[in-house]
Amino acid sequence: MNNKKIRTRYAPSPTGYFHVGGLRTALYAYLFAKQNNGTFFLRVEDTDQTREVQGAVDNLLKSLKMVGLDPEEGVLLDSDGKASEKGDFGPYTQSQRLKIYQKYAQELIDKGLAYYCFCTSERLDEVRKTQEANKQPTRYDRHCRDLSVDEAKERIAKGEKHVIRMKIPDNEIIEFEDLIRGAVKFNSNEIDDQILMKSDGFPTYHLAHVVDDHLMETSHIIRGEEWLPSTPKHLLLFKFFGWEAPEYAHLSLLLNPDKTKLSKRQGDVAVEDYIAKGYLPEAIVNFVALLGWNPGTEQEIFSMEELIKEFSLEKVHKTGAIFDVKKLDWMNGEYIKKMDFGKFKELAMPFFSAVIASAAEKSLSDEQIDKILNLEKQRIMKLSEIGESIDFLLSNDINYDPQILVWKKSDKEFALKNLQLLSKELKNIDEKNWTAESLEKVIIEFIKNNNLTNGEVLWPMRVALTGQEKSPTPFEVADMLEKEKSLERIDQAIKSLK
RNA sequence: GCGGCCAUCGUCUAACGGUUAGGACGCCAGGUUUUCAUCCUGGUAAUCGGGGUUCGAUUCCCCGUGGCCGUACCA
Repeated sequence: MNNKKIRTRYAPSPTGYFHVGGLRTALYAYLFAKQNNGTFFLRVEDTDQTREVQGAVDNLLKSLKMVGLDPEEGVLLDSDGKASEKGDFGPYTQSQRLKIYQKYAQELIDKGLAYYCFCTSERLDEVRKTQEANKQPTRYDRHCRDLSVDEAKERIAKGEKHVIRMKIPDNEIIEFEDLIRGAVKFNSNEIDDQILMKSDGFPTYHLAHVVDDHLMETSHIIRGEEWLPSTPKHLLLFKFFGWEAPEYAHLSLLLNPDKTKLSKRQGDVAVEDYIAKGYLPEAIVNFVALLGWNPGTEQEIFSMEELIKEFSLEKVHKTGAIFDVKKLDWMNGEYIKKMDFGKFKELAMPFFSAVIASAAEKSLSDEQIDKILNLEKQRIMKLSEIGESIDFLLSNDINYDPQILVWKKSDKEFALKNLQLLSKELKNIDEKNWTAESLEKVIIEFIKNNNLTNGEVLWPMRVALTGQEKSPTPFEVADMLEKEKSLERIDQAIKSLK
């Protein structure tokens, strides 16, 4: 270990949305930097022009901010919410660093550690097919490796398309200590003469990673496991340049329920999708943090501060973890229950308003909204569930099978009779006293006086008011519906039973 | 095919080589509740297989099996 300042980075390609796997990678890199008083920065890896997606960077930055993982350096959101760059190691966008990569590629050519290659993709395809047919490892056959530099220069001058490849040494053991996996060993014979510079003048990931992370003084590379097999190439490059290599930590992948790499086909993978569904950023972060890591205690709920304090790379799992939405649901519900009402209301209103707007009903009073939200807060697991269960409050026509008005331990006539009695009783209640609390008092009293049981009265009442088998208590519902509408619905129910 | 990584309940995971293999989610049952949810109580369920090493392996080693990743002018 050395005493260099800790610097970690998240280095996404702007190819679309912010993947939850990316979130975990970014989170671990962030936590590691923060707990070591280090710097977490963001670099945009846009070296594949064919895959670029408009607006992807902005989108990513916004999502990152939403989950509380703002980079402090590199590409970030400025005070106007626009993407900009900050820091002493810029530019932090790879497409703006082309000259730098070209210079270093040239250095490798000059040192005889890289070479120009003029092979067409057609030839490459053929070579690969032959190798496959012969059940041989598929690798570049080094056709251009021994071309003289002069000859190569000549062909380039003539305008021939070319790439620059790395000269991988023969039979060299490349061993390194991964922070998560321990010792990992490769033989250079297994490694391809990797392309470093593409024919369009852009670098491949491999060159860009080594050059940038050296120049940007990254101390720890925290990245996905899919990079593990390329790490020897990167180590070789550091050696070629005479640079000290950073520490590596390769994270296992997040998996679909069928254990394949987490993908769009089997559910949501974008952080923004989860937010849109009403998962709280804190819960998402908490949940993802625990996928493949835990401090060894039985604590499940962690704030960002606690994560920063407790996190350790050494305790990160080597095994891929399945992204199980059921547990996320539970965790999200925990966060919702614990949240203070004001904040909950603020977050819930967009979901709530959507429902209200779609109902052809007068808007609810502030007081009514608070009542509803307060009730829902204890019941839902994600914000999008708000409204799903309150249609009956907003709509005038509630359609349901009159059969369900009858409690399981009762019969139709009895339900009818009790509703009629109840209706009469409720009509006498003053509107001033039409609150959940006093309704409960009056109705329980009424039940006792008539020698009835709770179920015999309250079940039909609740169903009459909601049309549903599952709902909050009839007192709360009546309170929210107010007197006139409540009585209307009860009378409607009575008619339907006749 | 070749290379690498990995392997504890269905899922996320805990266990200096010595535990009745623990917790959480889910599920099931019971209690509370007019119902659902909440809440409380209890239950279900795991060390991939085979060899070693050891007085003793979930733990260390080897082999096998399985899964995953890589094998692109994608990252």
